[in-house]
Amino acid sequence: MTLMALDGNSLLNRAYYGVKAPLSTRDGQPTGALLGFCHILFKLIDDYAPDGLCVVFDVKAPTFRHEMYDGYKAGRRPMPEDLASQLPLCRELLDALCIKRYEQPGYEADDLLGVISRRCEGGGWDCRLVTGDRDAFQLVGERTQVLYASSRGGRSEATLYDLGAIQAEYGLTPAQLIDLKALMGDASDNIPGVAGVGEKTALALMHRFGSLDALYEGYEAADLKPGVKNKLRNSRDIAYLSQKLATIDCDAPLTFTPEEAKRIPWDEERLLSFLERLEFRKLIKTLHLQARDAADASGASGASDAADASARPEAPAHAFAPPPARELTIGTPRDDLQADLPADPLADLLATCRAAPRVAVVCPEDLSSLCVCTGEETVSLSRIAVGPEAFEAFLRAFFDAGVRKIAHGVKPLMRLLKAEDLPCADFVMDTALGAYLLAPSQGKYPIDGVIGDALDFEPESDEDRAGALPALAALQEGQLQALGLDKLLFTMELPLCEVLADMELAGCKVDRDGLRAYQHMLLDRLAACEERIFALAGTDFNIASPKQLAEILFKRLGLPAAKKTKTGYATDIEVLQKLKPWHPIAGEVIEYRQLSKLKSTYADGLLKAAGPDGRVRTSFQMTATATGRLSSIEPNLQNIPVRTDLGGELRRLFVPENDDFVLIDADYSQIELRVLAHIAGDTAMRAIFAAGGDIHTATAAQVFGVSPGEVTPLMRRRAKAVNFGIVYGMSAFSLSEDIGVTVSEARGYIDGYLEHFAGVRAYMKDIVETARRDGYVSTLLGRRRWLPELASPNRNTRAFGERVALNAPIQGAAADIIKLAMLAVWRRLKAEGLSARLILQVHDELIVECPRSEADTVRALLAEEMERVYTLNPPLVAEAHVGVNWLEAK
DNA sequence: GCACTCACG
DNA sequence: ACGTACGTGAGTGCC
Repeated sequence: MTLMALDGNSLLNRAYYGVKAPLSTRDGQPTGALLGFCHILFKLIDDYAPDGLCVVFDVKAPTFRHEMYDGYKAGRRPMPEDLASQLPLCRELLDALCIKRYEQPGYEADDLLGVISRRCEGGGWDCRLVTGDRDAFQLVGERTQVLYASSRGGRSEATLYDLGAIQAEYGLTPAQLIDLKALMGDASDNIPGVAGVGEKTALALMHRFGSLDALYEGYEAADLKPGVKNKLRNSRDIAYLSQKLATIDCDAPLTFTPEEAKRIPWDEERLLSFLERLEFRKLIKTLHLQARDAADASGASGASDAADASARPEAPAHAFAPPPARELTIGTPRDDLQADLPADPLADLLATCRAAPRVAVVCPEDLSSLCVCTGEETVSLSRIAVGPEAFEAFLRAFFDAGVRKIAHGVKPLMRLLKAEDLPCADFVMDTALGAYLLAPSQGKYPIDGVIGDALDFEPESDEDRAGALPALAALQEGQLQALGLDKLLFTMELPLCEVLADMELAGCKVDRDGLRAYQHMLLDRLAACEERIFALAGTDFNIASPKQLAEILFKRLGLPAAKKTKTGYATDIEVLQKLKPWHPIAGEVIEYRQLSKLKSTYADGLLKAAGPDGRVRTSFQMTATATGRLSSIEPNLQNIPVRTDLGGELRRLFVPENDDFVLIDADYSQIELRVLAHIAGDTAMRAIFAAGGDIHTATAAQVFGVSPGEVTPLMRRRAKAVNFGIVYGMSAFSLSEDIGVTVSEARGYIDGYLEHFAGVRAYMKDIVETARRDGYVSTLLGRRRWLPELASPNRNTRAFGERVALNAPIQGAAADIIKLAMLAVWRRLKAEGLSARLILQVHDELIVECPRSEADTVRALLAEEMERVYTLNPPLVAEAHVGVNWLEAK
């Protein structure tokens, strides 16, 4: 017989931090952790089919460990409120499942697991402990194993630890793990351990001496580093205290026998009503709770329950079912309602749509048909079935004001409509944008996936999709409102759809003859470069293949390999730069790479992308980035070269429509650093911006303690790197790599920087703490990014989460601000009847195409609107320049 | 389809 | 003791 005992607190915790976006019921009760717990629980039952099952919990009360040591678990932050509120629900769930649960004041969940495992062993049972806490490993024995739950990137995994696995991982027995922890301590429980001894040293000592006692008997005489001996000598008492704290107490006075925890059937009725209350529709379905009559339930529920159950009103109150669908045709009206049919079914449908509070719409990319759902029913109609004129007329009326439309992906739909000269008014909800704001790190929001996740309904047709959108929209709106994201959606993202659709449709003119000339120039230079490389290598090979290049550089030419990639030797720019003094081939390869990038990605790419009118039309994606930025694809016009002269020449080839027009490029000056100074409230940084002048020079003057006039180009370059690095949450190591100084010099720069900018230092500390507490960070305008990484057991993942916590509010706020600016500029140009139009956005930069006659007006308008859309301290500053091409307008 | 490299803010 | 800056998209090679 096997008993499975779960650590409820630990698993709920894992589930809580594992969810990417929060889940809650309509009335706001958070449920994400509980659903995660359910998934774990049912998977365990499925996978292991244990004979007995129980769950243990911590109770909020001091334990014997607190009496022993004041500092025990000190400094641990309290459980977040939205997790705490799920604990009672978890107890309720277990009761409905008829699964035993245990808690005992004065004892921790680990101790209860200890008692349970020992009693099982005594009673001839095998025992599996399920927890996300490695402390339980000390309980492993012949009959006891630990299923260790870890979460990697949102997916939960479980690893089974038996005696062999513990030996393999630590080279120690379970009992020895206690002494190991006594030596190395445990930061999360605030167990001190021996000061200065970490995991490596502690493991080495345990392997050598076998136990804490043996260590303290023999260490003075042993051949150990004097420093280690000293540390052991000074911390003897603390080590033994730590040993006591780390030992799980297997003698808690708990009434428990494995027999009483034997599995019995769950209480179906109670379970169903509980899961319905929590709106766990998918789970209800998976467990076959709604379909199965309670009479089928074995044992626990008797005949009278069955009678009650059959008297219940229809079971699945929440399960989504699409409304009825019909196809609208002119030739074959519905015969069942023939008598009631109005003369024109299209006019009838239009009237229904206008009368409905909202109408969902789904259509293919060629606008050949349309599915609309009024909530009551779904109607599909196609150009073929109703005839082209009638269809066109319907589209014109339907997409105009008066029909309040819901769509999944409003911007691409608007682009389609505008391309056909159709109206595109009154879009009141976009469920793709809704899904994005609720979970911006997901990256993809396919309509079927979003519907499936939210409504537990798998659409198979456009009718199904349109039918599900009203319910999806309502669900999202509740969630958005609860998180304060509704304003962002309705006043920023949704209105931005039309701005972007206009920009995409306008496109940007490129000089195709110029591009072809540029292409040929590159081709000639590539051929020459290639010839030199083959000569230097002494053989022909494919320079574009990193594998072949590595073979030539590091084998044939015997150059020193600096770093490796997953699959072989790296040959990136950094490696090639280091090889430059060793061999002339390095410089040639660098040039080859630059030329071939410019040719294939930009010269060839842009020529391919340009339309017959010589204009290139990108798509701006609104839901691609986790921070709130836009992205640009097919082609990407947000990464056109500018940093090198040859690359910059490309921008000369981005031109206005003809000589009567100009381009205006307006960009924010240092928007991210200004946002940082604002949210950090850093006086020193604000003062620098207030004084005007160059931020990097001023920073250098402050950090190096010289007057701005004395700042050398080198000092400025380093200050600039620090300014950038701060925004990214850099380490001293990365800064040193970046600017080519030693790590300790780099550390000196960072320390000096944070001394001067104390507000920034405080912000960095604060934002990470806030993120850990809340599980998310937000921008000034309330955009959120969830950070499950911060709860990862992997330190690198956690460190990544911390850098993101630092950066996302800054990058995200800048993204919010320029979106506001785009709306303001677009509206103002329209209101003033100007024919200038926005054509591109590059994160902190807007590009407008404009008749020469409007140039001065529009240049001033752009800078003015960009600066005034949001009040920062220090204020926003934008500059706009006019030119005959993109390079000149910079 | 992934890995590598490199273009941008 | 260990890995090392945030956010993107595209072209090419190679399995």
